[in-house]
Amino acid sequence: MAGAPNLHQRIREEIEARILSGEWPPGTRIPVEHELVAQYGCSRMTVSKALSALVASGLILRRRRAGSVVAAPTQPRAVLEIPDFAQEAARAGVSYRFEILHRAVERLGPAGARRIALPADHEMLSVATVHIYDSVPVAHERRLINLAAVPAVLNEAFDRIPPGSWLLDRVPWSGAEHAIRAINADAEQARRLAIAPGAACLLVERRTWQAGNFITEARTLYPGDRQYLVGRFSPPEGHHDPRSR
Amino acid sequence: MAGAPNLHQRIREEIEARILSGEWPPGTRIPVEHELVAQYGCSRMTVSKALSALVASGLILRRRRAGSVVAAPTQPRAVLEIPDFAQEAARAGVSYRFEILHRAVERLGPAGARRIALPADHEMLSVATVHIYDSVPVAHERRLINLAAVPAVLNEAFDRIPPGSWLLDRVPWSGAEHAIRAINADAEQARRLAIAPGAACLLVERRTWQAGNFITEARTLYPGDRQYLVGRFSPPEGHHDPRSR
DNA sequence: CAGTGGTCTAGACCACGGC
DNA sequence: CCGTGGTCTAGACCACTGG
Repeated sequence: MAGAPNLHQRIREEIEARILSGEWPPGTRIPVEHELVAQYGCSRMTVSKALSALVASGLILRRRRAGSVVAAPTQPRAVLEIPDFAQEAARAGVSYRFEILHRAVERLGPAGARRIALPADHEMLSVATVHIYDSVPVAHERRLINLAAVPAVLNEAFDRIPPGSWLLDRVPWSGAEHAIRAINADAEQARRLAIAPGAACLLVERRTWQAGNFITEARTLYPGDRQYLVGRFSPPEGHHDPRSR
Repeated sequence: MAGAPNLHQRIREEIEARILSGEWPPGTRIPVEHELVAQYGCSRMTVSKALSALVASGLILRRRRAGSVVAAPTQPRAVLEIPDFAQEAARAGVSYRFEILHRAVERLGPAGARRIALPADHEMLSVATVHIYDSVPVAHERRLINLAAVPAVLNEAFDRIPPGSWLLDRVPWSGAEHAIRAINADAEQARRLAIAPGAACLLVERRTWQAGNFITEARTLYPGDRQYLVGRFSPPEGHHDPRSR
């Protein structure tokens, strides 16, 4: 990978690359400190610094005696909480179901190529979903999934798990971008969401990457009167114990 | 100050407290490593670990020879970029001005007390602003500022700098919360923003705290067709807080 | 109990950059 | 130049916890 001037950064980058590439999936045991010390011919302190940085970024978990393991991919980290619909419904105590309105392998096309840095003839799986709480539609989602990056998605029927949750569970991401707009619902959107035509809706476009490779784009439409987004940040806050989570 | 079990965390917390309390404002020189070594009776490595964590969380800057200084309060850290209107206009090459529509000291009231953890009779400075690019209104902002936390705001006329930029420049924040909604503009909002009644708008509510004390709430209304919000994240890289979480 | 990480020490050499 | 931070070493003791 990138040649880092510092040894601890180099160690960190090499482990990070193995995790992000999928070579070391979640749960994989990472070499213990003394093995890395031997491998890099450095002191334990240097290895410790590299591993501590990986802990801070949430990529690995460390426990005494048990060693270090690759962490499961996390939710977008308290940054802009795009709800996992099933989880959110469970917390709110309402029923959740979803419907797949459309599913097809499509080429990206010129408009998509403008939004995403990929050629217009690149093949994507396109899925349209409606998310429903207690018989009320709460969101409509049009999603593109990069078949080159996630070929396994072709074997998934999405009969139990919606595409968003399926991807979150399986594919770690290293970069994400949101665009949030307000639009008036057109006739078709209003029909799908059971709202009045012209009602204000939130349109959230979210694109995620893994190590520079485009993974997926979701364009989610929320009725303005039923949903809103919340983000919380605390840069240097919290007198809290160091290792929680 | 919380008694931390580790020395490097205790050092970090004590410096952090001085910065967040305002005792060490931005630009203040921090004791050099060997001074902290003497003060805490520890090795240089331990001091270095504490200061590195403060660098990672963006609270201080370190330069060789020049020493370490308290960093200026940063923009919301590439998390959800709420534009600074003047900066954004300058980048886009359009003219910027703003108008103060209303300014008064008011009590919070019951509705405000529900949103903010303060008593209903707490005194706030209330300011309403319209932001204008090239004669086109792009946002309407209603802001409450906690007079107990920022008494100096009473002496500011906001004739050159709008309230949001003024606060960003002066008051560091340690916590923030956003709520983002889509609403249809009512008649008065439409008039202020020169849009059609019923047009979809983004309503962004943003509340910020400093060390547990409420600072300000801004409720900003953007015409949906003129503005949108962008957020970018990269979990394993970038600014991270190695301690909490 | 023994292996693992968490913390810390008392040095060292080097790179940068203000004076 | 020389004070500063950046990195690294080769140890040490301790705390936790799985087998």
